[in-house]
Amino acid sequence: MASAGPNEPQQSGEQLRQMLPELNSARPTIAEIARRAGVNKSTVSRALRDDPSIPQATRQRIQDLAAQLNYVPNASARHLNHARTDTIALVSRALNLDTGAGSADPFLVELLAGIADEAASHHFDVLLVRAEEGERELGVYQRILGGRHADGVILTDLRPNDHRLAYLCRHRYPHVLFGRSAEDLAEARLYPYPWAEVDNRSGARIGTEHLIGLGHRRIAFIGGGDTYHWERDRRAGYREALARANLPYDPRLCIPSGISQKDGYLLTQQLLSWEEPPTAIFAISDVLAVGVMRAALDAGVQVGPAFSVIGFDGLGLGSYLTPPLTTLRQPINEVGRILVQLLCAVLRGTPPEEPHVFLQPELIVRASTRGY
Amino acid sequence: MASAGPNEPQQSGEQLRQMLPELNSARPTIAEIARRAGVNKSTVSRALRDDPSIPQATRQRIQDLAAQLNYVPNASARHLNHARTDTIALVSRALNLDTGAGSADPFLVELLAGIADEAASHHFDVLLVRAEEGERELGVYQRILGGRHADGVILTDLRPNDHRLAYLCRHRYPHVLFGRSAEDLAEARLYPYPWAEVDNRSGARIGTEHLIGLGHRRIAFIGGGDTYHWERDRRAGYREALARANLPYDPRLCIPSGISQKDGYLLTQQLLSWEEPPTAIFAISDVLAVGVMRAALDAGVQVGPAFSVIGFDGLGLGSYLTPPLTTLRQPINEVGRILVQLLCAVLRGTPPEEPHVFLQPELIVRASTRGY
DNA sequence: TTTGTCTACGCAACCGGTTGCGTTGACTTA
DNA sequence: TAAGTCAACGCAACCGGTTGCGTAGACAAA
Repeated sequence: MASAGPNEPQQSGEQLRQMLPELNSARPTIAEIARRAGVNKSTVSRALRDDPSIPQATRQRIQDLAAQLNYVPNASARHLNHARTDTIALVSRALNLDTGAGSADPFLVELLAGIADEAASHHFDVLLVRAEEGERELGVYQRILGGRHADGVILTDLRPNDHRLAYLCRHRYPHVLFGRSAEDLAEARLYPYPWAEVDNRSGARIGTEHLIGLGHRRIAFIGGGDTYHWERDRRAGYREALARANLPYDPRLCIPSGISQKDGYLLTQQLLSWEEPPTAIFAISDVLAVGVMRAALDAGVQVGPAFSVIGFDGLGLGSYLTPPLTTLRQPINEVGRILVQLLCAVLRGTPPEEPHVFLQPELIVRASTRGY
Repeated sequence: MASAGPNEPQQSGEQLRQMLPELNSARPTIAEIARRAGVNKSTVSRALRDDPSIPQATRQRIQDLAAQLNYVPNASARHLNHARTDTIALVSRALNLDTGAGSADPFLVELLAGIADEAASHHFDVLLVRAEEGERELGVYQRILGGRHADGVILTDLRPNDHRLAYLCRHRYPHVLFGRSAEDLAEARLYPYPWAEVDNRSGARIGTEHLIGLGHRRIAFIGGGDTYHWERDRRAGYREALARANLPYDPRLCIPSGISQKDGYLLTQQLLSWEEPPTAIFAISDVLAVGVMRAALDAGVQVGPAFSVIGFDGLGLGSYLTPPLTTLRQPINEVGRILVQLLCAVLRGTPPEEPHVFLQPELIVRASTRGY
């Protein structure tokens, strides 16, 4: 699998080994600067922070010296003092290679972009942590927050009765939720940490109503299990739309699934083999919808007004599918930004008056429901 | 945009403000445990690390006490001692919202998954940092590595004469490269840090040869600028294949572009409007290929043997496109893992004998070149 | 009983900054 | 000239662990 590179391998390996001892060369400490400047550590510390109690001339001299020596303050030392790390963590299960997914979720990148951007402007670092499952799930949070690797954490993929949330609340570990807090938890009611969420239920309802408005009566809903709030809420929205339109709810049309394209593909294949297949499919995510559309195409079913497909998320990809995918767009970047703002506010000790942000998804109608 | 959540907003905002003072409650330090156990700090420290100089019984007693108090050692304090942070950083420009991209790059998630997974098994944290551009570009590395936010960094999107690489080498900042090191840099020759790379040139050559083998003679190459190694190498592979097959190189067929689906779409539209359009298109990435195929479809051109499209990357998405996309698969997860292994080896002071890993991409032929 | 050995643990310095408070010396005021 | 003021900076403790070294006490050997 791995083969030798172009340059002589042994030599470079050896070369690298020899240079390693120099690794820690020349990262000056505040004491070193003090020595060179002929002042005390404390004076240097103050000068570098532009403390007015140090005369301008001295300040300048010390700052120049520091710059010249490429001085950068040691983060650990600072963190230890301040009992803050200026770091927030994102724990995500989308990073787990093992668990099903297989296909990388573009959703995470968009969220990360928003988070990284906003965090940078607040001078915060972002720690990326893969979620563990089962027994070890809480251990991750204990390690990160108890051990002060980060000051707070962004929690995603909330579940009903989420024991991670209960744990964070009980320990007063600062956090924000992507997804509304489970009001079913006493801890969450007692410690109402902020959350931001896109209205999954309304989104799914609006999407389903769109399909109903096109005349569809047999609408399948493919997606998700019973685990996460977002999937339950979207399913609830679907059922709500049916109810409002006085359409019967047929449990056989509401099909649980995994979250990959493949799941969408296989389940759609199955649906289309029915005697009386549905005339429209609501896929719980755009990723899933990709598989749905592919299956339809493979079965020779043309996606459009007669057989409609709608997704959820509004990934950039959607408009380039065949046909372009109708979807509910979530402002994912925006959510990332807001989550960081909320968390930073909590960490600053000034939580926002209104700690709950509820965003509306936007229906984007494309050819997969409308036709060309 | 933001609207009030379901529960009374003011109340919960206020409630949160009141609980904040408790934030730092009950995170015991080693001194606290020592006090309760009636021993010295040092004894606790040793007991917790299972130092054999502490008798088993005492060790157990202290460990039980620590567990009972939910003790987790403070990372900053430990880092300060060890002059290590057990953290690696990934700096990526794919996180930048501003710069063009717009569409989230699924590539990054796959890389991140590999990195996060491997880092966890080495007990390393992963810091995610968005790249800056221009003047401030190097400042990011100075802050992260000079300030010891992380022990080492994974560098991506290498450029010829990359001054980031020169900077890291000059300061002996531990790093690994995704992409081969620029041998054009004296610093990189002197300090041969590890790298891992997928053979972009061979991949593009093989892909192009595949097209040539299908009988194509006018093959366009859409993609990339002149900035990054990976795009230059892929283009070089394309030209190499042409040369080997004694086909003329037509500069008009080799079209620079951005990296988004939209770029692929627009440029393909243009190509197809030519009097004598190419019969095949090599898109420099799968993401770009998505746009290419969409444009072909919109122009009524059927993608397949007569008009072939090939991508590069092997994203999971490819097999669900219409038609499924022929591509060069990169083992992205694998690359992530290897990069972490290499970096950890450097940080441990035991760089691998063979610090250069060169992976071969795999040609995956699907209907976009072969037809159904 | 004295000397020696070894076990079990304490003391204190240290990592690299930060910060409260004290001290020095120049200068002003009585 | 003595007392008071204030600017400029030093001293040392502190954050929370880690670690080299020293020592008290138990026990065995002489």
